[in-house]
Amino acid sequence: MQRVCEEGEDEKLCSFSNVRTLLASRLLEGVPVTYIFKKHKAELHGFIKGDGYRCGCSVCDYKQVVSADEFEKHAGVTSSHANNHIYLANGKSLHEVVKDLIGVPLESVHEELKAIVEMDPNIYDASKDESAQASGCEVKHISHEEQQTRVDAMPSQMLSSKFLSEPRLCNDMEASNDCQTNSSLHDDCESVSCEADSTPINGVKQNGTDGITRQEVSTMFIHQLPLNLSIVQKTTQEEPALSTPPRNEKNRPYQESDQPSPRNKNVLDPCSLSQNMVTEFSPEVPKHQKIETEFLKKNLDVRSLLRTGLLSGRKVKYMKDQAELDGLIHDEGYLCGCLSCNYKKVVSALKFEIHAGAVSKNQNNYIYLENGISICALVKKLNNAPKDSLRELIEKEIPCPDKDPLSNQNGSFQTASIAQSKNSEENQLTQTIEIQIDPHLVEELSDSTSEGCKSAPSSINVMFDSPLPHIEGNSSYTDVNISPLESAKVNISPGSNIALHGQKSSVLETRYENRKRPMPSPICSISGLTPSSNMLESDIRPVHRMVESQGSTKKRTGDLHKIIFNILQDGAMLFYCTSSKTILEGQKMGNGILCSHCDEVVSPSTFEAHAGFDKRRQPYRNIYTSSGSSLHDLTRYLSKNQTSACMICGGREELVSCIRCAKAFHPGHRWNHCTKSEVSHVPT
DNA sequence: TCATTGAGCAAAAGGGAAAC
DNA sequence: GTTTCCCTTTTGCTCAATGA
Repeated sequence: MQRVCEEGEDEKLCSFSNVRTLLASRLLEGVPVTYIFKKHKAELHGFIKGDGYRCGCSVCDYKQVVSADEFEKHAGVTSSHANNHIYLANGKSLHEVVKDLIGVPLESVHEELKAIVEMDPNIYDASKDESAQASGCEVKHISHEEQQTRVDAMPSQMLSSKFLSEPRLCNDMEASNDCQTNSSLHDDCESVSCEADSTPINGVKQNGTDGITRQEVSTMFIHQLPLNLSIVQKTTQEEPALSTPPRNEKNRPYQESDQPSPRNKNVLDPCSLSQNMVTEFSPEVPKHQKIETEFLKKNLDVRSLLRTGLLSGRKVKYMKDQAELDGLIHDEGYLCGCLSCNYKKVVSALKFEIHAGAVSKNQNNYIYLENGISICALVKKLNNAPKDSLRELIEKEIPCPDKDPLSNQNGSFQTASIAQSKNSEENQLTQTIEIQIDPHLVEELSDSTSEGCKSAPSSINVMFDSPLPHIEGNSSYTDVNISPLESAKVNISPGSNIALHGQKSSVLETRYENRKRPMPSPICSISGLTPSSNMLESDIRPVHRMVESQGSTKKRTGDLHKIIFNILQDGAMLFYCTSSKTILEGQKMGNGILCSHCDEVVSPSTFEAHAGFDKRRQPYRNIYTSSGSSLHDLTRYLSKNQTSACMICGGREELVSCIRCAKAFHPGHRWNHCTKSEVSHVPT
């Protein structure tokens, strides 16, 4: 329900639905922020930069732009909501700013934001001073009237966000004679500069301590809001003026509205109601039974599932990277098996994770039941399953353990990143993973394990004797660590390769022949070894996916999105194409695409969905610019060599380049903050 | 054989409600 | 009012399947 307001639509309402859209508007570009977590006495200064924050920690030194979470981590704290702790100089968190702007008429957004940002600037005076000191800067406090005078004296074009990138403004950092920090800010040509040439800003002389402070810069920038306005609007027809759109409605894919989603298919079928559900609205009905009943009508969440008590007593294991911790489901929490708790203390999922020594955004993604399915995955599976008795479904998914869980705490545990097979027939198969292994290592393994191993073949078949779930992860390989002297303990991780690490330090690789082959359960044996020697304690834990060609851990960064939406100009035509046909047109707008289908600004993913290919999940490969380059290609070009392709359309011929920022573009597509005198022809 | 399409995953990020 | 917790959505990626 968002789109960029157009000129002349002042009567409409505008709002930022979240911090991301607020930052994407660039209205707060360059504004100083402070991460504050009082409880942990954490404080870190920075500046808003693009969709992130220019971090002022000792390592980043304002040279690096990081996400909110990273900014928080650099402050030495981990919370679940970083933007709740990132404050403007007036003491308002960004989250609060967004809230304050909800429902504000477009025509008032500038004033409202200005008021918010300027409100009570003394609240965080100490922070400001410390911020300045941290960057070796002297903060000069000036009156609001003085600020206004200076700002009013500026030409409008100098007050745009791009103005801040021009190397003509000196600020407090220059005054401190320490330009190191400032020069780093200038590195990408979009930050406050600190060059010796302190060109006056429309009459405001910038020299020494008379220069404009960072705070003033921010203030001046806010005064410029209308010139840089890219407001996300909420249309009045679809949303109440003063209400936040329901999250699930936001950016709702087109097809979801046109056809029922798998979840929506799970509507109440009166015929499916069992007799004992008739009392569902009776106040005497126990809580868990109510939840069970409601499950027939709507989907569960993790909390509801635990509340049913149907999983109470089930063994769970937290597994993420190297962190592991056993536990038991108890009530709505987990009976923690750490040394400290020793199954005597019920903790929340978050605490359970902390006790395991890990950190994640969704703890239940990493808390696995005995069958190897995570709590989250189980909830999804239950919600997607044909509606039936919740109890029966759970029993079907996770058969009751034979033994009292507490009596078998040290027993084997099925793998992380393993989900149950969607095909029950496949579950009944006993699978074999054939590991092509060096015969010499086999001999060595055999020698070190048992007599029976001496006849081991040149391949070792790892047999898995329990029902086999599918691989949940997309890894085609798995890591197997065999330590022959430790009873050939096998660790299988859903990583990229099966690697046997014998004590002789041989590393062998193999891969599943078929990716869809079910992932083995960890209770396994090695065929070719005698039964007495082959029952192995297995221990499966997730590992980072490895890229074979690079041999390094690949980690999603989100850089592609940032690059492409930072460099494309608003209004640039984009096309969703498939099979050389244009399916849908749109225009780049802010941090999204103005979709011609719905006339709203949507994410690339949603744009893809509007084109009818929501399941493809390849937006960047199928959204093209007017030059015929896909966004994926374009970002690749840009990330490799920024001067090899036009920053605006991705074209590669007849380019000119900016001598200052090194960005390239067609003469007609000049990067909006590069002046004519700064561009030169790029030899092809 | 190669390009395209389909499917699935992990990680990152943010929203909202509950708990403190 | 602040912090925690749980959940959903988005994005970038890989691999399998399919078809020319």
